[in-house]
Amino acid sequence: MGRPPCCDKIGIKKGPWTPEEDIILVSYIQEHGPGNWRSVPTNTGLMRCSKSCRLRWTNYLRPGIKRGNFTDHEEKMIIHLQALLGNRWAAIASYLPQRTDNDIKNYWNTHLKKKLKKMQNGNEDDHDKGGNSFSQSKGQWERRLQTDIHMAKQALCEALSLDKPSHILPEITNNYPATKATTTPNQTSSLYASSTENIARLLENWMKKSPNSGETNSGNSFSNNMVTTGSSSSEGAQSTLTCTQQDHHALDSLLSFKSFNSGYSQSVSFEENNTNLTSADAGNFQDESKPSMDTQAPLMFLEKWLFDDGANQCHEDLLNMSLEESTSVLF
DNA sequence: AATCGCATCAACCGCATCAAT
DNA sequence: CATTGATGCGGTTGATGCGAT
Repeated sequence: MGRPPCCDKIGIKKGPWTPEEDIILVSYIQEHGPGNWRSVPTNTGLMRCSKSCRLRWTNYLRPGIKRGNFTDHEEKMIIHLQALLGNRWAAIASYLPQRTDNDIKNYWNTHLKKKLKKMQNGNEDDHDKGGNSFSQSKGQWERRLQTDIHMAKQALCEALSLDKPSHILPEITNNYPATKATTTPNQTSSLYASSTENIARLLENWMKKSPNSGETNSGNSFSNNMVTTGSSSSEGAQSTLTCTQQDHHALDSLLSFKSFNSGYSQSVSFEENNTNLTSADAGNFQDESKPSMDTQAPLMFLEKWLFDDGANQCHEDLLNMSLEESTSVLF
């Protein structure tokens, strides 16, 4: 007996989401939080399958999503991370918390792939002259590891709120007036406002396109709804959850790296460091389902390591790697 | 103005993984 | 241990927009 489909295919709507559907989905998630996607279509009356609801939320409606052009910095991050991790878009996205895996994947396939191929063609001659392939790949591997450490440090840095407290601790008590949605995207600590922006922009476009632009009831009522419910603490908690999950994902990379790297001599030795875990933020990670001993000990080392190291070199080191170095392993 | 080709990106599909039973 | 169901992930598709001819 085969596994039944995740949803009843009959009567399931496909294709682009309408603003009305978005509103229904966002309202429902505001009330119940993300998760238990199977119940979403049933409880909301949306004629969408649960997967579609989840995807719409994670890729478009979720708070804190940054859309639009990728910055040079983001672009370089993606290139380097792709060289490090391959097409593991979710893992790459965990290093760019404001971008979705789908966004990064699309950007890679439409922009970066071509860009790198172009560059690679330009460097083909140099490659043919390559020397000892083993030592070369080993060097690249070492550099990958080094870069991964730096990336994980950055993620942990943010997770422990050393430099950006607001990133992980949303201002739950703040109220966001409707006008907040029109503020500049650069304003921090406004994860919910960011979501409001998404919806507001969406509605704005919809109202422009809609022939019944006179009937703005849905838009207005939605806007009001966002104002009243947007300041709720549940949303703040939800944002925390999102950030924590993402940061933890990045941390997982390092933790897995540690075990992977156990037999390999590295410039940084986790075992040499020993300190007590005092940070409440770090303790948050223990709420995850993994056994606490598995994460606590490495976290202690990492925290000590971070405090000791202080300087934020990861960006520099990572970005100072030439694009050629990074992309040479791709082709 | 028409249409053709290409680029972009939201959404879908199928498989993998994990947890519950 | 096997089965089932929910969720996550990566590859792919298709609708749409836009520039070139």
